[in-house]
Amino acid sequence: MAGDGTVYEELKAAILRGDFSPRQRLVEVELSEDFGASRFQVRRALHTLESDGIVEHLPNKGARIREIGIDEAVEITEVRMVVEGLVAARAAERVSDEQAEALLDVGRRMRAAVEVGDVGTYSELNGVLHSSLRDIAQHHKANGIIARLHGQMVRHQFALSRVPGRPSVSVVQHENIIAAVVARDPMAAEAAMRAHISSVIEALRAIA
Amino acid sequence: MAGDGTVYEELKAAILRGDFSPRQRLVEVELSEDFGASRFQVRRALHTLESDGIVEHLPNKGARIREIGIDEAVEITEVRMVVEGLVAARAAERVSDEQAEALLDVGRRMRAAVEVGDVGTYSELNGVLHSSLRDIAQHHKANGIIARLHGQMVRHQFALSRVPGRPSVSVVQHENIIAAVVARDPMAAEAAMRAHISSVIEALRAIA
DNA sequence: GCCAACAATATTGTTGACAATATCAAGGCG
DNA sequence: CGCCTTGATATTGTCAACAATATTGTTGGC
Repeated sequence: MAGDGTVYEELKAAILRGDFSPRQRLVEVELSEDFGASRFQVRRALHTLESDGIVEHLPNKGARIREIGIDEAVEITEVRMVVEGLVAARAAERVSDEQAEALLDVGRRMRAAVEVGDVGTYSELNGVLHSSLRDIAQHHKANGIIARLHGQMVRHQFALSRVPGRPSVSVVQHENIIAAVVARDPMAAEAAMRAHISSVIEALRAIA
Repeated sequence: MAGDGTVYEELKAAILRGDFSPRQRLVEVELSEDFGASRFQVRRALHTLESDGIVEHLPNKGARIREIGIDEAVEITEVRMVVEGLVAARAAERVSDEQAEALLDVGRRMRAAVEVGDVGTYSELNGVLHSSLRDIAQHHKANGIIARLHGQMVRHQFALSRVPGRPSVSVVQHENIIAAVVARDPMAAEAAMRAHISSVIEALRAIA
């Protein structure tokens, strides 16, 4: 029914929402029925998801959800570390006064959430902070790569958010990032971002 | 006729070779005749090339070679800078004695090529050096991203190699990278790589 | 009861035809 | 003369049917 390219969006959203489990087969006709789309459109969506690194395609055996192990998750996060470092540095160069104030506000709300123990809000603010930095940096290429990598990390991202005690550690790192960006200090901003994501990598390894 | 996925390889090679000019339309039937493939296969290849960032696809208007301006080329190279920095650091951690010797040999041949003024050989050795580092680092995710970015840069890469006087500058930078990797110093290797690619960015800006 | 050969089914891969859309050319009107 | 309308052509978008391949189930032999 839907002639748009929405099949891709919907299917991707469903996968990111966790509707499918790793290595689960994605049968074309099933999906086309579920989404009310033609097999043709499902096929194209699967192909795009494959180059997003979310789905893998085995010849003559169809598509399945790619399983991303700890090793690969670490690699992804390592790349994310340096690219988000670039974004942070660039944000420090370009941030406006209003944007700086907004960042400080996010920082304050993060600390408040941690003190109350509101993990959900903290996790949400975490996403807001990182995406705000991307908005400020306006580095199209970096943003695209980060988005792609993020899509591959959803499952581990979820696991990470459940590690107890992490918020109280990372809130300080986030404050350091914000302080450096607000101070218009690119080098410090990059260093702070890398320190932060570096600790995420350690937490990832600790899960395994 | 070719039932393989070789259409993608061939078409990509043709584009990278420079057989098409930026913004040139890629008509499906033309390509299918040229490559002796079906329109179906061409279509899939175009879709993949689109997610490679080499081709852009306008709805109902088909595919064309993406034109990458200086601004975007700079962005690409900025990302490449940090990701190759990561690769260099990792290479310094993992390099074996034989690999170290091979790197030193590449360095010597680079200097020799520069002194003789053999630009072609120098450019080739440049590629060998960077790809050797990727082989040593074994960072699958970083390597993939670098390859993707490289594909988008071919045209500018060519322009860069023609800038007179660049080899004599960059050969020193390359020697610094090699020295740091051979010394097993990750931080120095990353710094050297970033310094090198940073100067590439300056050269890029200078072209415009 | 277990294994191999083979048939039945399910699923992906491909094709050619057709529909939808855009591009271009020519003619008519102001 | 310029410009809009209209028709002709080129090109992409979609589909449904078919071919190729993999998976599953079944039968027969031992």
